[in-house]
Amino acid sequence: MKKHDLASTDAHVQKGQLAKRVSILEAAADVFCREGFSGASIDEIAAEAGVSRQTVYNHYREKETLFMAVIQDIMDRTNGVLFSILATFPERADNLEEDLAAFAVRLNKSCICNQDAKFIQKLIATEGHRYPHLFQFWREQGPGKTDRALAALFARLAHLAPLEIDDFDLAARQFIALIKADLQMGGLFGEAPSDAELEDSARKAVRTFLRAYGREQKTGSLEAQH
Amino acid sequence: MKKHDLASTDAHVQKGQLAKRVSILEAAADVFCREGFSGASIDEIAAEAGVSRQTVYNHYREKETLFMAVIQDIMDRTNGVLFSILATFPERADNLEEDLAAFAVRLNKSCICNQDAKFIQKLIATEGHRYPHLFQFWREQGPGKTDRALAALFARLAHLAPLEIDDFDLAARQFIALIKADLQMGGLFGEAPSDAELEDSARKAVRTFLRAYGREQKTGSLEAQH
DNA sequence: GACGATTTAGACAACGGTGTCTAATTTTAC
DNA sequence: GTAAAATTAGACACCGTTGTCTAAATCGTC
Repeated sequence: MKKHDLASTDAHVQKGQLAKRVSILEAAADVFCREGFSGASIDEIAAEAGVSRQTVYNHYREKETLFMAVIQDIMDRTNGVLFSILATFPERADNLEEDLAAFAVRLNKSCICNQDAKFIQKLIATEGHRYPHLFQFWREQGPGKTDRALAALFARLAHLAPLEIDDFDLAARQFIALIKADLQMGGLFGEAPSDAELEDSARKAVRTFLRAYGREQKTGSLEAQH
Repeated sequence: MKKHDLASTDAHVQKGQLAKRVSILEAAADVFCREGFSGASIDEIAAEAGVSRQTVYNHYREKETLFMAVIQDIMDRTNGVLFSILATFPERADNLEEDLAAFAVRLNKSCICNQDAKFIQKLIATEGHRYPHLFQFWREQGPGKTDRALAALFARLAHLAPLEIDDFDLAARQFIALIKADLQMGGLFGEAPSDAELEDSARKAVRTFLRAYGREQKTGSLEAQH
């Protein structure tokens, strides 16, 4: 009955309260991802969050509510990160291979290596059929938007660099596919590639991409007849 | 009630013992994949198999035994299919784009659209950490072997066709990545692409691949100076 | 038709998880 | 300091699942 007053709901809600909310959310993400929805127990989540079970029920009415909140939270975060990385897409044509490779490394680090992103992928695989609307939303707001944004970036780049792209959406999808080629499998097993591997893999992917879509020299070198 | 294919199930259900084994195995695959290990109940599996619960326990001592048997069975089947498709890799250089695209369609149909393959992928994501040895085995015998075999096939092809490949393993991985570029996402949601989409997607992937690795004409067209 | 093996339905105990409740304790706000 | 709010531990009823057991029904084969 005390929670009225101006600005009641936001900023100065007890920080203890908010800290616990976050703690629960993080622990729940961990456990849901590790055990799946049915495999995860509230007790386990509460323990990992350093909180009593009742507090969990206090913040989130039931297991499913908590699960939804976890998904929503992770989706927001990963989407934000993703678009901040898209903003670093190269804007000049000099050193294109170098710049694209560096961009690819950044993208891979946040899509393949990042815990949150892996959570989402796993949860989609396991619980997608149970909450189709939630994941449809993710698909449209996440990869859907990302692909289109990346396509636009390639379109702009094609003006500045010797690139011959007729279908920008296709090029964007293929770019993403190529830079993930070496890492997907390891990702399934939770293995984290080293920085050197990331670098190397991105470089090779970009080289192939530029060979396919570059307008001029192949491999940047001379060329012997066959 | 069973919408499954495979000659084994329908018609004469004599062979009671073996038929029931198969029936249980198929139902278990269905349910485990749909619900995950902890979400799947023996009762549900028994019902879907048209069998009493006790019969399930009779054939497979406990839930985990049944789970292992399912994995093993699916792994064997998918591996067999995969290698039979690898055997259809093009062996001539005339009509290369056409032949490679057709090969890609076959590969996609059995890797992305095929139920069994999706089961494995999903189960690896969900239960991989619980049975690492099992999935390590799959990784080595499945994708590991496939990639190497495909690399060898490309190596042979490079002798016959105007291809300039210096790293055959890389080329194989990139080929696979490209042909899956358009289908992965839909696959996560259980959507099945039409034959036309499969064709189109494969064609575009192969075109990019050949532009990157082909020795001569780019798109077979003219060329402007940059 | 008869016999042995298989399958079946149902009951059963043990277990673990969910979600509720209460009473005591701590934290936060004023 | 005090009062309100949040947190805690614990007990609780309820439900679903696992795996076992038994007695009846069915199947396969001779």
